[in-house]
Formats: sequence, structure tokens, C-alpha cells
Amino acid sequence: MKNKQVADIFNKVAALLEIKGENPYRVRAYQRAAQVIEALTTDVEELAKQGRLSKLPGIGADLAQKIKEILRTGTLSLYEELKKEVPPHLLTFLEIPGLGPKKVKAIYEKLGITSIEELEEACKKHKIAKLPGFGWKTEQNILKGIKLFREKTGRKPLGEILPLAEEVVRILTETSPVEQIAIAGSLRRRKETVKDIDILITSTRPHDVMKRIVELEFVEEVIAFGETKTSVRLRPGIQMDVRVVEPDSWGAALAYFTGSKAHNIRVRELALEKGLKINEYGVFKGDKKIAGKTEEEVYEAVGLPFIPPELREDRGEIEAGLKGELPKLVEYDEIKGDGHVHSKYSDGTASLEEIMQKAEALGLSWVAVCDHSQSLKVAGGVPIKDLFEKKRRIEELNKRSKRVKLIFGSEVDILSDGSLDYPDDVLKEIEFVIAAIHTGFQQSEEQITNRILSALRHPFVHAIAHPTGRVIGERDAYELNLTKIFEEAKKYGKALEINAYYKRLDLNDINARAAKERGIPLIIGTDTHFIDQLEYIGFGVAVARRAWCEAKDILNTLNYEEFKAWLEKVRNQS
DNA sequence: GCCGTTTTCGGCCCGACTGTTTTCAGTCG
Repeated sequence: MKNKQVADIFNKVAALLEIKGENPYRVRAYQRAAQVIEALTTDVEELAKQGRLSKLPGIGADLAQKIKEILRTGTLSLYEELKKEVPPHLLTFLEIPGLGPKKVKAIYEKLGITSIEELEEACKKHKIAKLPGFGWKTEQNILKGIKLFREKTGRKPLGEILPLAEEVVRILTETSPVEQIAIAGSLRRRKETVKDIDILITSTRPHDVMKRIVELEFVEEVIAFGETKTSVRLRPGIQMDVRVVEPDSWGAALAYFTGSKAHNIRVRELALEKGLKINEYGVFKGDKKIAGKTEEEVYEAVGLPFIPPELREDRGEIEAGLKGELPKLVEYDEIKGDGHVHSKYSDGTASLEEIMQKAEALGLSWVAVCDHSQSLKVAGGVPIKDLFEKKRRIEELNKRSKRVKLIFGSEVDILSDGSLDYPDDVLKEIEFVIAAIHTGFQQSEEQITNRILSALRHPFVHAIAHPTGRVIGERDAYELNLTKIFEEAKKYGKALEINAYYKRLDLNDINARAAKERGIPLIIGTDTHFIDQLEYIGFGVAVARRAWCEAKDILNTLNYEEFKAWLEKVRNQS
């Protein structure tokens, strides 16, 4: 899929045009197009062949041509020309907090600066402050921005930040005079990575709330302190913005601060069509406020049903909402089982008994214990003789346990040549076989794709674990033709995993949505090696919800008997 | 550059804050 490649080029073109000082609406057109292409669940090349590009929202005749050019040549002549006019290095300047396109343009044109080192030098020599429109304060801010830029490790995984935000909410609820309190922003949308924490509060004593916030033990630096807005930097190096609003504006503010920006723009455009205006204080008809207390009210005012936060990305939820065709998203409490857990038999730390207890505490009724297969020695791959001991132990435990059942599973390696890591007569005995790639990441796209395809065709395989192999912030997905994987999974009725470990989340939201649209069953697995991480199943559900999945799309909503029946069905049809 | 049961041209989301200004441009979310 070349979707990402097209989106990247459009985003860069947008940034370069911005620095050039081009029409901001032209810039926005490229940004919107990039976003639309990136969120596609079909191959942009496929759409091009069918001549359907200009049917996409935000893509007209011109951008359709440009997409075709990228697909044909691998680049875009406009982009190549822009790079000659504007040094592409300047694009990184835009990532420095406080620097926008206009300032970058001035710095480049007046001083010929093209690198961060030169920029820093110029600030220290006070050359920046002398530029028109700049001053000593701006100069200091740029230096501070450069420091932050160098320190920043980028966006942080949801799984690292959400627990922290929830802890802040708990403390404030218990020890400060808040009335309503909620996490907003991309955390509330459960985006896989987040840039900051947004907290929204109503209170009659905002000063006391803000005071309590800056006293929190994990606050490292107070960036701004006010009655309605306070910003701090928390110890893991993440900014937290807290806002206090009137109860009457709660819904409008929550919608506003939840975003996404693209979603909010579309909602406000709808409002304009109806002669209304939306801001963070409410929905207004002229000077009269007609809604704002709840999010439902705000959406209703523009003719939309409530849209779950996970869908608010301008990926078709507005259109679906207007038509009354929003999905009934799978709920967190509809999950009955965990499809991928490691035990002491391989590199997990928990015994089978402990897994059962924890599952019961979490209200799950089944857990597939999928330890690594024999050749993955670094991860304690289970030799065949131990495999059958594990099977006997699980059968014993299941006899004694009414509420929770374990499923005898294995995460079987797909070897470099595409064969599986146990012989067929062994695989046949394993109730749930989830196949995975752990070696040979450097192979070509064709090789890796073929390995997964042959696993999907294998009669004893039920599912593929973490299909793309990406690890957030550490490793990109391996080269893979997902379109072919989807076709084959669909053909054989096999499942693909949504790995819920917060650094994997693989399939991701867009790919999981593509699989769902093709009718491929999805299974959520925590892939946990530590007992407490069984709780992370929620991150997988979040991906499923962001992928527009309903309960019927997710195998984990089946009860134990139903899931066993699915496992057998896959074996029988093969 | 896109888009249209008011429009094929003239619109295109909204407000807060900051800093550099003496009324506003730039940045941010």
C-alpha cells in the first residue's frame, strides 16, 4: 500500500507551501488530502485504477492527478520544485515550539539560516531580536524551544500516559474541590500515542483546584498558572493542560478539547450551514446560547447523534452520523476472553493458576494460554514434551474451575521458509494456534508476505499474531503486502490479532478497520508476560473501537463454548 | 485546492494568548 507514501508527500508539500506563505486554504487542502489518504482502508492504487480518486472527500481533479503522478513516478514534480525553493531542512523548524511558518520564513529569508545549530547561534548573538516583528522575548522562546525540541522523544505511548492521567484524576477527585472532571484530548480518543494530557474540570473554587495541581508530586515545572487554565510539565516529560469551565459549558468544552481538530472543523462547518456557531462555550444562534451543557446537546444541535470519542477523527463518522449509520461499537465490558497470554511454560512469569485467578478478578471467562514454540529459545519456547504436560495441566484446572476456562494455545513461530515450528501431528493437538513472525524481519516484502500467507493456508492455524510486527517507538512494521494477507485470511476464515500490548497495538486502528470491512474476524490478545498486564486488554478494545468494530467483529465477545466452536469450525473447514 | 437544493466564484472553524506592537500578526490547540 502506497497510502502512507502519498500522505507523507502531501504533508510535506503543505508545510513547504506554508513556509512560502501560500494561500492557507491551499495548504489546508493538502493537509486534509493527506489525512484522508492515510486513513483509507483500501489501497490508493486500487482506487486510482478504478478512477475513483476524485470521489474521496477533499480530493478534486487536481489532487487526483497528483496522486496518480506519485503512484507512477514515486514523487511529485511540485514537491521536487518546492524543495529547490525552500530548503527541506526548514521543515524541522516547524517542530520547534513557538516557531510557525511565518517566523521560519523570515529567519530563512533575512538571515539565510537553514539548520538548528545556525538558529541557536543566531539567537545567542541576538541577531534574531533585531528582525522586524521579533524581539528579545521571542529570541529567548526560540532558545527554549530548541532545548525542548532536542529533549523531546516524540509522542508517548497511550499505555504509559493513560494510567498517569487516571491517577491525576483520582487524586484531584479525592483531594480538591472538583465537581466534574474528565480526561479529554487524544487520550480520551484512545489514540495509540499522545502528545499531552488534557484535563477538564468544573468547580466553584477553581483557584484551590489549580493550587492542588501544581502541588502534585509528579509536577516538574509550572508553565502557566491561571484560574481557568494551568499548564505543567509532569516528570515523565509530558505536558498537562488543565482547564476549568462553567458547568453550563461542560459539554461544549469537552467536545472542543477532545478533538480531533479535523473532527471539530467538520462539526463547526455543519453548524455554519445551519446558521449556528460553535465554540468551547456552547452552540450559539446569533448571541443566544442554545446548547452546551452536554456533548449530546452539542451534537444534536447540528443534527448529529452522539459520536463516541474513539471515532472523532474525521474518518467518515460525520457522514455516517448524518445518515444514522454509526456503528454500535464493541463495549469494554463485552469482552469475555483474552486471546494471547504467556505463562511460565515459556517466558511469562505467571503460573496457570495465577492466570486463572487474575482472569476471574477481571471478569473474564476464558484465556488462551499461548506460549512460544520450541525454536524460539530466547523466549523459552516450549519443547514438545512439555507441551503435552501443559495440556494435561490445563485440562485438570478446567475441570475444577467453573467460572474461568483456559484454552490450550501456542504462539507458533513462522520459520524463515514459511513452515511452522511444530510438526503437524503436534499442531493438531493444540486447541488454538496463533502463528507469528519473530525472526527474519529483514526479508523482502515478498518473502515475509509469503511466510504469513503459507501460515494462513495451513489447516491447523487459527490466527496470526501481531501481523505487521511494528513496535511503537522502536521498530517499524516489516515490509508486508497487507492486501494479500487480508484476501487470504478472508478466504480461509482465519483471524487476525489486535495485539493489545501498548507498544504493539498491531493491527493498528486503520488496518483493523480494513480487516473488519472485509469481514475478517479479529481477536484481541494482551500478549502479556506479567500477570498485572492482563488489565491491558482495554488498549486492544480501544483499537477495535477506533477501527469501527462492533461486538460481532471481535472473537473475544464470544463465550467459552462459542469460541471453542469457532476454533473447531476453522479446523473442520480446512 | 476544494466545493456548491441559495453559489461554478468566493467562500473556506474558532478563540486565547503572546509579543510586538500602538491596533495586530503569529502561534497554538
